[in-house]
Amino acid sequence: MPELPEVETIANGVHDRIHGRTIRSVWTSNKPQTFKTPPDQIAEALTGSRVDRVHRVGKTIVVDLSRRRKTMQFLIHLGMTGRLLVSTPDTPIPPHTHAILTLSGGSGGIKELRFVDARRFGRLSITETAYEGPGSEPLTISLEDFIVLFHHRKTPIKAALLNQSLLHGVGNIYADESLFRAGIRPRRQVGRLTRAELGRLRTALVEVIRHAIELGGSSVSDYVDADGVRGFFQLEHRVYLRTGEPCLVCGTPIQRIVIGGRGTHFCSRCQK
DNA sequence: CGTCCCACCTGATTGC
DNA sequence: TGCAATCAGGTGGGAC
Repeated sequence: MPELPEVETIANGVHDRIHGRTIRSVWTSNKPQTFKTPPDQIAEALTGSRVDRVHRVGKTIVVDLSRRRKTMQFLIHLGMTGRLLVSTPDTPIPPHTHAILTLSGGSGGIKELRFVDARRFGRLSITETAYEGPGSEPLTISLEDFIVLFHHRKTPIKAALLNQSLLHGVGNIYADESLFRAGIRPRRQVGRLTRAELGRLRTALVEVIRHAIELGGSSVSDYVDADGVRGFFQLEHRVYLRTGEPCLVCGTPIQRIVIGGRGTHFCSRCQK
């Protein structure tokens, strides 16, 4: 999936294109797995609602809606391959499209917000209470809270970074990239990391995420932002998907191992 | 409860 | 060329 930087890029792009518009009609596919809230309830909640704001919480895109003084949120989790496209109605509908919202009210005529998801790991839902997400935001958590979060855990640090109930928004790319930049091996037990190492990790994580947001995220395969334009952070990857290639710092071949079922890339010389 | 592992899907790429 | 194996940015649930 798009991780935090990609989701932020997409949410901002969609906000710019559709905020202030009103949803006139909704079409959904009949694939039940996609809909955490049943599709007819989603359609009922969206139809006639105005889009006040599109933002993100963790890896979830949150669409703030209002209708007759009542507020709701439309939650979009992109899974691994989910895409959110703003199109004109005459644009051909891509395969694996699962929801189409028809929007009126802005300049440039009728627009459609389309949710497309080949692997169907994405999820759509409606909530009436403000969505907060399961964990802490990596960009704003304090150093002390960051240290407390990982206190006394036994899992490898890589697995802990991917655990969304601790930090939300970090995925496989930015876990590997931040561990490389902090010089920490992905298998290290979290509880055994020093305060200094956790401090380096937090700094590296914030830097790598901020830098990725500036570049519009990473687009390795099928992530595309709301404009259909790709991000450029993949050019900055130092270990992710570079198995066997020389480390950009020391030349040692990058290794790939599996932690928690996820491919994990690191430099055995630069990371201790 | 914490941790591990697999299932959920399709598509691109690699290797025989 | 064809076909099978492997890999992919994520999560949730069951087993232990």
